[in-house]
Amino acid sequence: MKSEKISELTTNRLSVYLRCLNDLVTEGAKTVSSDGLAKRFHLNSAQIRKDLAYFGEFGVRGVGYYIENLRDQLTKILGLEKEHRVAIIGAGRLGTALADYYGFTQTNFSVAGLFDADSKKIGQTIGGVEIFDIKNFADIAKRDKIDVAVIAVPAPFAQNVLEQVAEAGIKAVMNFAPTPLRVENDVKLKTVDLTISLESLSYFLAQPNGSNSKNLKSNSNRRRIKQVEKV
Amino acid sequence: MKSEKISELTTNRLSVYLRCLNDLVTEGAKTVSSDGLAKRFHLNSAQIRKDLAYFGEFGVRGVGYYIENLRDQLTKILGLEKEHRVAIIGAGRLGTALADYYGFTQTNFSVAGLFDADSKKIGQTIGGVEIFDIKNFADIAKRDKIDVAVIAVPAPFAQNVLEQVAEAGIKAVMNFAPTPLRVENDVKLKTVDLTISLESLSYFLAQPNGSNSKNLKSNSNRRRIKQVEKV
DNA sequence: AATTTGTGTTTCAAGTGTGAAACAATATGA
DNA sequence: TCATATTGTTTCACACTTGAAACACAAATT
Repeated sequence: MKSEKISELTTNRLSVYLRCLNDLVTEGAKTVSSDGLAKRFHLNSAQIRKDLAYFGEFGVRGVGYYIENLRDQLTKILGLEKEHRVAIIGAGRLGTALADYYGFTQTNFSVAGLFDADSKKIGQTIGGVEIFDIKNFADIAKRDKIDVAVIAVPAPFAQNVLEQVAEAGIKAVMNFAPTPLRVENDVKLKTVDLTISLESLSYFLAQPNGSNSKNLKSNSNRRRIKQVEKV
Repeated sequence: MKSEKISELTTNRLSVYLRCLNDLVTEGAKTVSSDGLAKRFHLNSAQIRKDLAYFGEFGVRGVGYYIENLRDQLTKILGLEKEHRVAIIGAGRLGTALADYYGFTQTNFSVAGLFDADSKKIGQTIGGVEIFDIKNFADIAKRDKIDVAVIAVPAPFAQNVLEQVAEAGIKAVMNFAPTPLRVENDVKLKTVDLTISLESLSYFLAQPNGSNSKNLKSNSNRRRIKQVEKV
């Protein structure tokens, strides 16, 4: 099955375009060219046209794109015309913070509930969001039409939680636990690893010349490292 | 200047290796082979050896890697042997959540302070972290040896904040504001866009067949889209 | 009707990352 | 001493993404 696959980089850009279009709508503009869009990012116009052309012909030759129309099209393509219900698993610091954060953004994502295994937490309400027992996840997910799960539990529990969530029929999962997870490929898993991001920054700070490390590999250095090993 | 550049993907993997090595140390193992490490992730062993070889010869032929030694080496390479002081700009929901979150992880990153422009917030303490006036950022950064900044302000203010932070000499910035930012290239900027991540999940849900979109581009469909445009 | 603008689309080159394979070098153990 | 294990390193092919260029085509303007 040789299907034209849309890369994630492309859909990420669509997301950026959409955000920009929303700004343009509030600015009151009517049309925008691929070149006009390109200048807002650091992309070239051909890239933008290519991205959009994957999904249809939205532009008008000689004119550009009708902003509101393109916005609506992208909204549909990204599946943002209907509301998504999000479950956050793990009512610890990160989980509750995310519940608080997502709950108040003016997006199409609304937090349906927090889930935890700790009986002390179950039944509490944090920022208007109730904490449920993870054991009841499947039922509540069905009842509340939850379609997105966010994993915010400690790393050792993440795989188990992911399996429970997948078992309940959730097809889109965002993982904040700092550990690689495995999942059937009909489930989309997106891991955001804040630790890796921070450590990557740390690496940059540790390499003042901007990640030139050839010197570390020089012979003298290698030998020195070698000797240390022998100790 | 043709310096051997280490890709960010490589340093990200180093971060993952390090995490794994820490686990192995607590498990009490002494050595591990590249093959043994590879099985823990979904990588092949050559990749791991290649990644490590950028920085020196850490392994022992016929034996593998001495776990504690490799852990120490990676810790140094990633610059994690010394503590990093983090400033979080924006004492809103996300900022305070991150302060709370980072403050309690057992990493080498500690939160030095929150910064905001809202005079009502300044002087308050949240989870043991004081909120300072962003105007005093440069002084406090110097005093407290802050070397990492986290931007958690609304998108329209992010660029301005970034410039202030860079002006104060900060070389590593993590941005949570959903907007692209520009910065001198002696500053390392890492943007984590949770909105894009969520919308990318939404796209997946909207394309049930797993991102096969060739049908969207079929002629009949194109014509239909075209007609809608004409309305 | 001619010109201009800007999309839709194709093509090619370049850069990057991955995977697999191969092999010399070296440490361990029998 | 010899066999075995495993690293360090190179090489090649493959896939993916981007960038740039080119051009037909359609719409708007004059």
